[in-house]
Amino acid sequence: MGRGKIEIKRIENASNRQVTFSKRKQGILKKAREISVLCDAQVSLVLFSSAGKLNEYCSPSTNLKEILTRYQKTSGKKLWDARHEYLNTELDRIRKENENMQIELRHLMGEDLSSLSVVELRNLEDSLQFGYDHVRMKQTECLNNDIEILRKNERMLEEENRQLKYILHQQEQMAMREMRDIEIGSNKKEKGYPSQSRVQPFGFCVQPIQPNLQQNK
Amino acid sequence: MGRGKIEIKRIENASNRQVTFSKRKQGILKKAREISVLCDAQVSLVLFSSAGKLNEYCSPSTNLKEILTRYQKTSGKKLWDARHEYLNTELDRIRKENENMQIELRHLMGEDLSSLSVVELRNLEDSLQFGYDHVRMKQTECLNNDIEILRKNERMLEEENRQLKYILHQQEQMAMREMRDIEIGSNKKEKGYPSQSRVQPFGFCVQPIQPNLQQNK
DNA sequence: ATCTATTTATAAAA
DNA sequence: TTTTTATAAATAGAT
Repeated sequence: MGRGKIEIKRIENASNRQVTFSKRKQGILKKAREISVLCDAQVSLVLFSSAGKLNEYCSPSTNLKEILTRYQKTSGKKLWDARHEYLNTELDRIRKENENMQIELRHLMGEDLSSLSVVELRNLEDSLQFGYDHVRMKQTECLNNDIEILRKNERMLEEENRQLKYILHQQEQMAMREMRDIEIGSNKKEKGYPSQSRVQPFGFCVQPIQPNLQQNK
Repeated sequence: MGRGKIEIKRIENASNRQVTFSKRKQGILKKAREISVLCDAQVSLVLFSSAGKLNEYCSPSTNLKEILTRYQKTSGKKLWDARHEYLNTELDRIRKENENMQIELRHLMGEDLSSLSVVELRNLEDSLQFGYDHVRMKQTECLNNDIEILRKNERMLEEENRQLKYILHQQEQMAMREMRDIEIGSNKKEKGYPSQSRVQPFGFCVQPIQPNLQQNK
């Protein structure tokens, strides 16, 4: 149906192939629409061109999903159920694992012990004893660590204290010297300088907090 | 393309509709095959006749599942992923739950304690203490139960013992009486009866085990 | 199913 | 791409 008859085999010329695809795509989509309407058929047509472009047709009053569900039922072939099965199986497995852990946890919390045998109780006791000992050990470790930090901080604070005292001492000396200078010198300058600008024992800023202080957790 | 032009609307005559479906089905399947081969396209065509009969075409070197996977990727429309998503979400949720329990279990077993704060360690200690106490309580309960069973068994055995002693005593009495009878009576009969058939102190079977003895678990 | 007049699709060219 | 047009292909209605 064209100027010449063609053989049904891949069109090697990419441009011709694209043109033919475009024309035949239109044709087949029309055919799909027609058979669907004329014959009251459910039709799904999905086309990917060699360039990867997607075209589709689906009968009105339905959708691809529905058609595929029907397809699975009618043909017995599985499209997505296989994956579902895997996920369901995995879910079941993990749920069971979960349940077992739940039970184990309860036992360790001292609940639901009635189902246990003497031997199991004995093992549980050992396990709890073991866990408890470890936790106590860890706590002791933490406390020791805390104490060490506190001691370190204490030493730092003492050092800071010493420095502050020294600075204070120096300030006092300076102030006293200035007082002496004022008493000895002329009284003219006294009006020009208000008293606070003359004596500033804490006028410079001492770093307020020792930055190396460690916080215990 | 026929003896007359037709309008594209549902063919009311069922028989004509069926014939037309059959003819056009052939046509569209051929078209699908041709575009697939000529244009190197991926094609999927699914047809359900109004009678519910399934026909399909799928490009060679692929399959419906693959085409539909590509369809989902390309179009962004979801066919089965919606259900998958639920399952995947659920799986993730339970996996996370699992992991948390795993960690909790480890903590209770005294492992991986380094990540815990002092407060958490303190709570863990309490929990272990609590669990331990419960397990000990349960054990004590079991032991008490065992002791009770043992005592009951002891009482039963004592009773059995008493009965056996009584029976034994009776047997001895009987034996002695018979001995006396033999000494007093004639000696003819002595040859006819071998000694063991005469005196059978334990000839009847005492129930060997007290059937009401309870087994402690 | 098969036939065939006619419509429709489309290959090649523009 | 789209349009044109000669021709192949599809098919409606009859058998």
